[in-house]
Order: sequence, then structure tokens, then C-alpha cells
Amino acid sequence: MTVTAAQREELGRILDRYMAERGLKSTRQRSLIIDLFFGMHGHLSVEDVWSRVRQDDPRVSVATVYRTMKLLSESGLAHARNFGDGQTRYEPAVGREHHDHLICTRCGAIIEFENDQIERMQDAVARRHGFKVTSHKMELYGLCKSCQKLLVEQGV
Amino acid sequence: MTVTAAQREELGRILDRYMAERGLKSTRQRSLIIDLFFGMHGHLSVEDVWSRVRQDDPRVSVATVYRTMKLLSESGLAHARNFGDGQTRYEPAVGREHHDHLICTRCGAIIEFENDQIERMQDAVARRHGFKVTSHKMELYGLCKSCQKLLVEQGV
DNA sequence: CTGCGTGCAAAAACTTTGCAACAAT
DNA sequence: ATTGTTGCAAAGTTTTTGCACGCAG
Repeated sequence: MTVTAAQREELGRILDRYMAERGLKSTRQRSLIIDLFFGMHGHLSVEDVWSRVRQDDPRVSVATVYRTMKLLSESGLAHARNFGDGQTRYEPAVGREHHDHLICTRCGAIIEFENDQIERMQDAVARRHGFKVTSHKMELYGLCKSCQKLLVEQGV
Repeated sequence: MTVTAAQREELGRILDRYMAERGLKSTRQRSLIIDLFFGMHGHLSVEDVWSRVRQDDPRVSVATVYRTMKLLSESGLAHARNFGDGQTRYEPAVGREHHDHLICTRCGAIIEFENDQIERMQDAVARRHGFKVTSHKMELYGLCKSCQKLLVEQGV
């Protein structure tokens, strides 16, 4: 999940260009947040990122984290996701294969998977509707193996 | 989008059973909300449903609408969706083919589509991971035909 | 009767924003 | 210098909840 050094560099280039294009500035806080974010893994809420950031610099405010995550999302370096709990969750969009999610509705476990065949079919569908797809999400909700077992044991 | 009379009946049966199973009661408010909801179409926020409900009975509170939509969602009669604006949106889950969404990131247009082949592949993937899928969402984000044209004309 | 359901308002949870001080170019 | 950025707190949104009263079974 974590991004490699080479990928981090690619990332830096993309970000620099994005920021240069619109006159944005690189600050201590932004760099810190971005570095840490790309070093973490999982589907991270702002809260998750903030608490990590505060370990390194307790004076960074949540507002800045919100603003930075939005920046990453808009620049395409992170994807914003909504899994149904009330929070927006982010994950790195660079240096990873695209993937989708299997979500257990009982224990909340999230399994990632990828499937090129499905991706191709999605593109085909979109094309048929005259759409130019830039990104997508696919989430399958259900019961994971262990929760199924548990429920059977409980005779539900 | 609207549900037919026959489908409404099926729906009633499912709901009755769901409520009977857990000792829930059928009330004037609930019936009204449910009836109206299944008569509407689109991807409805609680606000949308509430304002429709108030036309028939101005004394129903938002809280009740929230509670009822959650009930429908948990009983499987409605699907909760999150398209990235800050609200949960609901749509009837019964009496409709399952479908997915193409969403234009510029104008917000939502096109629905269905594709059995993709569905089958999703099931296959889930099975491979030991998952028992109960529902899923798939959203493709991009530019719709007219927005593409618009942007070309503007030379973007 | 016995609870579940409702309305209301308060509170929670999450996110955005105005503003004055601050920092990057 | 100029302009974007930050921290803080206040305000905005959306959703949940406690409680007293009401209604369904």
C-alpha cells in the first residue's frame, strides 16, 4: 500500500506541476501532511491523517488537513471514498494499481481486488453512452467468510 | 422509475414480514413516507422525501423521515448511495432492475445503466474471496457527451 | 396495557469558512 | 511586497438522540 521512493518522486512532480499551474505554494504543513499520507496505508479519514500528523507536529490544525486532502483529491493524487460510515476516506491514487472493494457489512472489513476484465467492460459501457470516463468506484457489500461462519454458528 | 401496483404489493409483503420479525409497528407516518418514496423517482435525499411528505402532512418531522429511510435501507427495500455531495441519497431497491451509474463530473448528470455480464463477474470475484454479496454499487465518473462537446468548443 | 414511534429540540459528527497573523515566492 | 496559507473559532450541514407524549397491537 505504501508508496515507493520512485513513486513518491513521480508524485512530487505531478503535485509540483499542479501547484505551479495555479500559483499554489508549498508549505511546511502541506509537505508534512502529504509525506505522511503517502506513507500510510488503508482508507484514511481526515481524523486518521490528522492524528498521524500531530505526532510529528502537534500544531497543525484539522482545517489544514481538510484543505490538503481536498487538494490531493482535486489534483488526482488521492481518491476520496465514501463507504457509508459518515466520513470521507482517502487513499493514494498514484503508485498503485487501480482496485475495487469488497466490504463486509457486519465487521467492516475491506478487501481490495482488481479485475481487468471488469474494467474493460466498464469502459465499453461508458463508450456506448458517449461518456469519457476518468475514474470509477465499485464496491461489493456483503458478508465476509468469517462473519458468515459466525452467523451460522449462532444459528442466525 | 416509479414502482408499479404489483411491485408495491410485493414490497408491502417484504416490509410487513421484516417489521413483524422484529416487532416493529406500522404507523400513519411510516406508511405515508414509504408510499410517497416509492412513488418518486431519482436519487432522493432525506430532504427531498421530507418536502414531498410535508405536502401531504406538514406535521411529520425530519427525524421520522431519517428513521424511516434507515428502516427501508436496512430492510433492503431501498439502497443508500453517496455520490460525493455531502448527502445520503436513497432509491427504491424493489421493482427495478439493478443498475449502476455514469456520473458527469461537470454537469452532475446521472445516467443509469445495467450490464448483466459485469454483475456476473462481480459475483465471481466475490465468491473467489469467500464473500457473500448482498448488494453493490458501481459508479463511473467522467464527462458526458454534451460536456465533452462544450469543453472542445471552449478550446479547453 | 405495553412498548414502539413521533415530534421537538438539543447535540453530535463532519466539514467549511472568515479573519488576522504568517510565510513563501 | 504580494499573495497564498495557517490556526482558530465560529458557523454550516447532515444526521442522530433523549425525552415526554401518543398511538398501534
